[in-house]
Amino acid sequence: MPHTYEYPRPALAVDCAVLGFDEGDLKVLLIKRGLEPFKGKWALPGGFVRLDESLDVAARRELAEETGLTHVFLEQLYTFGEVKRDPRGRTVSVAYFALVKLGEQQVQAATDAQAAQWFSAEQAPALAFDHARILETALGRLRNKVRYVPIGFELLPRKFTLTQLQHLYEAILGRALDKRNFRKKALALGVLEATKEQEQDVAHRAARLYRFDEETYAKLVKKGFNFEL
Amino acid sequence: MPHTYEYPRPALAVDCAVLGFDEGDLKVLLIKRGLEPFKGKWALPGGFVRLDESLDVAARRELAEETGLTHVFLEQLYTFGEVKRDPRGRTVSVAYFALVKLGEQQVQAATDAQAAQWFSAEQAPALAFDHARILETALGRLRNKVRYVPIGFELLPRKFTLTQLQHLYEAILGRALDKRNFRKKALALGVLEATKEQEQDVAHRAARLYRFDEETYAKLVKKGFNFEL
DNA sequence: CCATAATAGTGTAGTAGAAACACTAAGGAG
DNA sequence: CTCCTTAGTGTTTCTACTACACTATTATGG
Repeated sequence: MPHTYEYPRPALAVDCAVLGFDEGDLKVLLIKRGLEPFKGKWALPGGFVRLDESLDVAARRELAEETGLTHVFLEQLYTFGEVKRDPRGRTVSVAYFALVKLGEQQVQAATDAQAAQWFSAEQAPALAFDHARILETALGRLRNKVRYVPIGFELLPRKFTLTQLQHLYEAILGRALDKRNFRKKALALGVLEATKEQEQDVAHRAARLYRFDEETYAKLVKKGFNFEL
Repeated sequence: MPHTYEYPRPALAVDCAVLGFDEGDLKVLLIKRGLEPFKGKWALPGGFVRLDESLDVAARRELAEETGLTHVFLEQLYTFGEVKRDPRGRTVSVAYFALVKLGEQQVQAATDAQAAQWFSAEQAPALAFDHARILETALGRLRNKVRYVPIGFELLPRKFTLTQLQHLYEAILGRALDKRNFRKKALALGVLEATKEQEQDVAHRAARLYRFDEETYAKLVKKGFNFEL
């Protein structure tokens, strides 16, 4: 069946706000644009959607092409469709929100990106298009979501200490948390499994390493638990 | 500056999941399609985005054109972009979520809709395209959102009784609530203003009418209050 | 090897909010 | 004036959140 609708169409892009956590604060992954417009400026990785791929697939493809990242946590964020947001002409962008375990994969620029680099998310450089707004939206989503869903584990290595987890939450929420209360609550969720291992190469008492137990988590979700932390 | 990207583009549509509340349960506004594909089937109101209008504007325009509704609460919901979701060819749809105060406006079908009609949201008829999934997503958003934001007032007349409010929350959350606790909590929010009026034409003790005080609400939001109910 | 520095790890008491629960008040209908 | 229907109201119990300070362990450096 042919399309009966024959008006001109906006271009359709995907852009990814990729967040990581390191050295006590949130990072965002930016690429340096190799093409006009905004050539030489920092931007979120992204590109145009092809006819034969879904939006999710397009987002993963662009992310892999421009930064080398694969197998990251990815979900749709918001669709930005102001008329003048792209100087080339009408372009609608479906923004995605990605979380990566920093240190497990190296990023490498490719295709039309000159460079890919992590920046502090709170003080990123000026961005191309309306990407600053997309980034703001992503940080807001993270702040909200982390209160109800144990999503923070997507930002930590597979094994982590409770102090690392606490620092992550403090960075996301922007305020200090009480150590004893935090540990009590975190363990009470029932999705942290203590390993027999400890932190290595530290100049003080070594902390126990925990891992996030996805199986237990999945079971609890089915029972309707919610996971405020 | 010309577009450098010249691949074929998906068509871009908006669709609105319009929810209302009446007779103790949630309703959704559907239109009967006047054109192929799915001619004669029920669907969410929606249509294609024009080059000179933002997504929000497109959603309001289509809603007004097909159902006559204006000045409704409207926010973006999710963007649906599976490859095969439209038999005419690749079409991406930005879905919107609308809440209307039922009884304040009459709906009337127009343009390419043969009819516009309210249905029970939980047991709507079979829908065109992937609109059933969009409706599910909208109901989920409502259920979630209503727990943190006093959004329910968008679904009630300007003046309402506490019992009406409670029934609304019960319909959204799908469970019974305790009357005394509910009233205590609702009033404790500080955004309900008692009017001097009462319910009319009821065959029993008349209930006091309240109204939602948007000004107080705006002030409290600024102070960072949250509004679980 | 002893002292120091750094972070890990732990419990309790007080307070505030959530949940459970049943009767009296008011008004219209017959 | 009786009955039916819904409005409106407090208290107690239990649970969850908050505030708060010391001991334990390990590496380092004198």
